[in-house]
Amino acid sequence: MTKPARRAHRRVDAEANDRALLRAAHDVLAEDGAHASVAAIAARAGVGIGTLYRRYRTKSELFQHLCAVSLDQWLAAAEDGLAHDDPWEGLAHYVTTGVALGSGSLGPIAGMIEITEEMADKNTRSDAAAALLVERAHAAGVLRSDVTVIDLHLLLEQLGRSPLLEQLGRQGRPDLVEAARNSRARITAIALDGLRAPAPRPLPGAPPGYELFSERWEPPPPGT
Amino acid sequence: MTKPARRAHRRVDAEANDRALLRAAHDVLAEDGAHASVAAIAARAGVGIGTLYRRYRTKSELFQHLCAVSLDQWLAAAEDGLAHDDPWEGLAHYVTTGVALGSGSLGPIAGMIEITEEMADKNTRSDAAAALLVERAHAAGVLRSDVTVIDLHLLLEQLGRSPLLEQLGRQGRPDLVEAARNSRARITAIALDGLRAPAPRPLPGAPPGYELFSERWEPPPPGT
DNA sequence: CCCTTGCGGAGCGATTCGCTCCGCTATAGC
DNA sequence: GCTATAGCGGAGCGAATCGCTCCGCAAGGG
Repeated sequence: MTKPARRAHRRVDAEANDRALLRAAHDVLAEDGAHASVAAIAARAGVGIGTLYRRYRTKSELFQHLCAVSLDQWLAAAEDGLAHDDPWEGLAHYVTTGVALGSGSLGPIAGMIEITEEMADKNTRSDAAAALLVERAHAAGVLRSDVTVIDLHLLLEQLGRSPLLEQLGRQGRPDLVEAARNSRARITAIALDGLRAPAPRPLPGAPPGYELFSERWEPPPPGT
Repeated sequence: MTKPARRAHRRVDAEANDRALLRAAHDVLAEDGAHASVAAIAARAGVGIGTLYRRYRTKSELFQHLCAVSLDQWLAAAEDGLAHDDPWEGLAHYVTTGVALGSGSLGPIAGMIEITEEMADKNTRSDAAAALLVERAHAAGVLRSDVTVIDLHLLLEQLGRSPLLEQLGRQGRPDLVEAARNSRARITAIALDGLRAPAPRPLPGAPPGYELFSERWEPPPPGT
């Protein structure tokens, strides 16, 4: 295209609308789970259904984009953590930032969208950065020795969704959201203290295997 | 009725069927959230829809019974914890047992069922027992001093639902369930170590208020 | 042997879904 | 101020799914 710019009528609003749509999709997904409907997402974003469908050709495409953005945020959180000089501070930044992302809400769309090569690549790089963070912390002796990077992943997945926040949203109580966020920050701090070396007693059972991660994003078998 | 007992044709199966129904309701609720359908529950329990509807007059009634059973289990867990002589062991028992109950899956039915007086009473007694557990642990100096009973409640709510287990169930991978349970036990152990006194650093923000608990089980406002 | 009793699941009306399509509003160029 | 038009909102479509009813059938008791 040689045309430098095709002026839109409301170019200023468009970008804000897009962010609102993604945020709305995330929130509705958290509150309604797999039951989330496009109508609810559009309403939450304050736009019409038509506006949503001009931006994304299908519901899956919206969710796919949402996933891609989330992967970007995770990668950034891990790289920011590595940028810290102190190994523990870097790990703590990764944990607190990742929890605050709240991407556990994206769980219900596993198997509903196609994973592009670009997304898989971002995921790989993100995992590698997280592994580096854990290795560095282990080497510095600040992370309890019996915790693996997979333990950390599953911990983040566990803390990445907030039943309290989801229910408050479902009941329309934005006045309590701030208190709920603070509560989750306290819980995250408790978990971080539990991760700190030295460990008072060893973790139970065997370290979790990698098989808990592979095949996690493939569609479920037809018989359901 | 003066008749002492009306013999059923399959009285032995009936009790097993009832347990299977409750377990199935719990599992399907965990996997499908509010979207859970009676057909899916009956299929999971291995019974017909008619069988389910002869036992419970409506879907809400089934969920209500499920909640009542869960409340019983929580109360038992708290009282078992108090039965321990060691304050820390008692608290740890309460936490690990409560997490394993997995009652976080019941979240989606908040506001869908009527809370009977009996259920409210059980809830009150359960809360009182949990408060006693926390007080005792504080008095013994084994629980970090800046954590409140509400922190503990919210922590249990956070750990009481397992995204990993839910997704595995959705994908029909029972072979990985044991590993997933073990992983959650490890995460619970990490959290317990984070709860142990002395605390390496104080928890962020103000202690959560009781308002995060009141009104939590009332139906959402009509405008949604 | 028949009769009672609990069981499974097809099917009902109602609801909700993803998505299309069209009338309307708000702006750009003149 | 006027017209042309790009972007917007939401009514409404067919399809799918929901909670629930009801009836034909299998499984023991007398």
